[in-house]
Amino acid sequence: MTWHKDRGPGERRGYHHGNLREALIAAALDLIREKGPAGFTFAEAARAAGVSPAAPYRHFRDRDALLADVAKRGFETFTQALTRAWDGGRPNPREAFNRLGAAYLGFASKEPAYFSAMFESGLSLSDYPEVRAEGDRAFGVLREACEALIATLPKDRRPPPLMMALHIWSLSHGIAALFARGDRARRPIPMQAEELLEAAVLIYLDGLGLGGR
Amino acid sequence: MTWHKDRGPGERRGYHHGNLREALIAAALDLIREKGPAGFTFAEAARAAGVSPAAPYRHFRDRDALLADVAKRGFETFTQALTRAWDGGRPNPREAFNRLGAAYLGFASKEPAYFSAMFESGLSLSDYPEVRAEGDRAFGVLREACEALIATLPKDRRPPPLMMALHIWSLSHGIAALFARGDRARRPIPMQAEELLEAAVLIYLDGLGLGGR
DNA sequence: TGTACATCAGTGAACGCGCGTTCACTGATGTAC
DNA sequence: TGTACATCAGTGAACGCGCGTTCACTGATGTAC
Repeated sequence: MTWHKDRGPGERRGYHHGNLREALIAAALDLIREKGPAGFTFAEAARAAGVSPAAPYRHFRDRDALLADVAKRGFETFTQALTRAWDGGRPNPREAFNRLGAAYLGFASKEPAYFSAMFESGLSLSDYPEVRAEGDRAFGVLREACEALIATLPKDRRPPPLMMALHIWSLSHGIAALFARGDRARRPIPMQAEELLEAAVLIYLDGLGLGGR
Repeated sequence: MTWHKDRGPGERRGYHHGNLREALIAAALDLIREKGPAGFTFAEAARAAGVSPAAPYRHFRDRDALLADVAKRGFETFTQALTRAWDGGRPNPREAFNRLGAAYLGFASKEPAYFSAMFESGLSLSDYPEVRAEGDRAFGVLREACEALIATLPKDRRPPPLMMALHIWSLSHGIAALFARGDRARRPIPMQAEELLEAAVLIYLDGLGLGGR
């Protein structure tokens, strides 16, 4: 097989790349991982994909469009990870909720490139509504989980779900961005980020009247 | 005129700038504000300061060194703002604590350029220990405040101050970075970020047994 | 107080480089008949 | 099944540009005597 292209060291490919779009995104992720969202260029991504500098223009209007696509996919992956962790609230909302928090931190830790493209690349959300929409879907998972937890409270003591979801998001995001991220901007702390988050959520839920497990 | 060149509208300067270092930092802040931490270059900062492209090298080893100085100053300013807000815990720790939270968000809102240089520029903290030290000082204010609040609890119910301080930091930081920041990456929410934070802190403190004001 | 000198903080020209972008082009693939 | 053609997804050369960095230099400032 010979007119199918391959890509590793020493391999060959034909005139057509086959899935250059994917390859560019993968290259962008690598570059962001190495040097931060600032340190990747269109030309370098093309080079990494083994393609001429003009080729990327077939797939992305410009560098920002590629970055936005990376961010969008990051949110998709993120949503999947959160959904899987929440697992419909099984076996019980409280346990699933902790898994959800751990998944948030795990994503920041394992996918720092996605994480910074999504949250710290300076992309204007209004310029890329798809990115924003995908981010909203991720938030939807958190909100759903909060609603499930809230439903276990007596009706007269239920907090507004939106507020609670924003609180949990902020808390998780703060810990992720400061202490759990998998790149050199992580600030070391003398404990596991997961434990820190779990303790905070425990205290917060106690404060809401969801204490006593 | 003649051997004086001008700087801003109508001003003049001699061969020596006088305080180029400061001017470069100010220029960097402007550029970061406009285009994010990625979008500022050494050359452009020099141009903005009205100076030849070689001049900055008298003051900074390279672009990153300038960025690190900006971050360090950001933390200094931040520490000042937090200290002022806390005001030694007057008139009472609870009220001062709320002011402290508001000051965190206020900083992110009013100084987005500092904020992103400090937290999102991808500077390696281990390469710039001064930045890290200055960040630790800012955290110290939060920790001091937490200790004062904790002191109002009965001895057998006091949480570890470090944990509490990290929780409050994360929560404030999450809200700041997602919803309160003063640049185009802010995500709109249907409430004031300050109220969101205040409510979260209230619930958290309730959970700690600091409820009932 | 004056002068000589050292040092500091700029200049401006030059360089190599890589980026973003365009262009006319061409090889490969898909499809209509 | 074969052939003609349209379309797609690349090439590669070229361009202007701004960046980072260096260099020998020079104007301004501070200081010793």
